[in-house]
Amino acid sequence: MTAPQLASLAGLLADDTRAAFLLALLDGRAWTASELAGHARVAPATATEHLHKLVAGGLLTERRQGRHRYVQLAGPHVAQLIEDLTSHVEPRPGAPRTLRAATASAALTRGRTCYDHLAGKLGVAITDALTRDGLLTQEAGFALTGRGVAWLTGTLGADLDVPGSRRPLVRGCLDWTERRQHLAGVAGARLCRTLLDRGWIARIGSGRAVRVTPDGTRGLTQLFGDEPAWTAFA
Amino acid sequence: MTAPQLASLAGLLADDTRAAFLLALLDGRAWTASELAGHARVAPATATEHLHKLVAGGLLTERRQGRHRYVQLAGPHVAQLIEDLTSHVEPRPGAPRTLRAATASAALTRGRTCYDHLAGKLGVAITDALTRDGLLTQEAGFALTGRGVAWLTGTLGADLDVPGSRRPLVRGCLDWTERRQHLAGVAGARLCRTLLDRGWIARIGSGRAVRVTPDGTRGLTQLFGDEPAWTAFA
DNA sequence: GCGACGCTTCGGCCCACACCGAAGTGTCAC
DNA sequence: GTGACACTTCGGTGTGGGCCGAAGCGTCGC
Repeated sequence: MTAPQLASLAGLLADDTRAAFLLALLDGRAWTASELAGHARVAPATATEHLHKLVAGGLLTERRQGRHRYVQLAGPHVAQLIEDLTSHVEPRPGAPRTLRAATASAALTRGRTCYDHLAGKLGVAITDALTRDGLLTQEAGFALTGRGVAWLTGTLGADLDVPGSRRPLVRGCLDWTERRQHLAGVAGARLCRTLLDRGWIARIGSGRAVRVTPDGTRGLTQLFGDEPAWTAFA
Repeated sequence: MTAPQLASLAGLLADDTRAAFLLALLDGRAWTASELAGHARVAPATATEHLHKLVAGGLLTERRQGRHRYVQLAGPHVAQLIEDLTSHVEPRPGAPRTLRAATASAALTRGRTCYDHLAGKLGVAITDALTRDGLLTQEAGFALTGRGVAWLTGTLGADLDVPGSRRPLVRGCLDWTERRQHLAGVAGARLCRTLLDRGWIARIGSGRAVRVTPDGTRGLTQLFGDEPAWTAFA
């Protein structure tokens, strides 16, 4: 590990436009170059340059498809890298200025995806419920209990077996709105995927925010009992 | 979390000189401004500028003492931030060029401190021994077992109780030479401190490298049995 | 074929910032 | 006091890189 290596990696993140790209891509989906350019309000030529750097730096992967260039985060490790950094940012400074921004901000606070798992009040509440019910322990690090493994594979029908993966089964992820740990890692991803597949949660618009559906309110209440995170806005 | 916030945090690390400062400070000690300037081969004036930025950015704390300015990492969270980033760097490119560099590099590979805990072959070997003996489990995340907690507080006499600390008790830290997880967090720091206090390990010169002392070889062998990491160079 | 569209390349502008030398401030030793 | 030393401030230089507009290239739809 040398200083120039560290500096050049950090340099990839040390630009407002590239940072905006990466935060947008945290939703785990593939974006086109022009979507990102529009999102960050820069010219297409500028977006091209940044995408080249991010791909060359190994943070993004690209897929050419017709006249589109789709990019997405190169993997969970990149998402974790960005999360790591964001969790070191000071508590947020000011309140949203417009009603539209306030609504969007509130939706993100209630529930959202964090690359491939759940975050926000929803993510934290589910993590708390899992812990309370003895499926997850946080006593000494984050770990699934035996019952927790059985519950995820049985009751929820999630497949936790990812042969050859170096990704940890569970991992805590610090939430930047709640300032609390919530479930990430393979188990967090599978849980999120299962809830989406079952229609218990749904994406709001095209961003990272998610809402709990009526089905989800019923299902989560049956599993974990009443919790404001999934009953308040039913 | 906004893009400019992320970018400005990353910007603090995105400079060769500042990165060299931070990597040097990873040994957990306080350095003077001129020591860092010499280490990174820049003029004192340049070092002053960089230190201002790092302190203002909350990554370093400073202590004025006489005509010296001592700086050190602002806490374990900063060390973790740097570790997180370094673990995303590609496997190293080239071999050391000089005998002196090769010797220093080999010493670092054998054993070193990583801010406040042990890394290198030594750190990984101790983590493996703890796991093998059922004191630490890595089955679903890193966690101490009940026996592990008792062992650390009893046999080793380490104090694990840090009231009010938000720092996790145990945490895995990815090693950049071994590419393996090893024990970090409060428990890792206490273990390292205990071994240093007992004289089982000693720092080599003024850097991060540590060696196992003859006492350490005896003690570690008695605790964990024969392992090359503490018997090979006895 | 044609135009519309997504992306890329090129050239040039401009600003941020890393760097240093020189001069200034404060501290220590004598 | 005096000089040595650690650090800071200031002014100036140079360059890396972010940005854009214009032009070029490939793909799509008709």
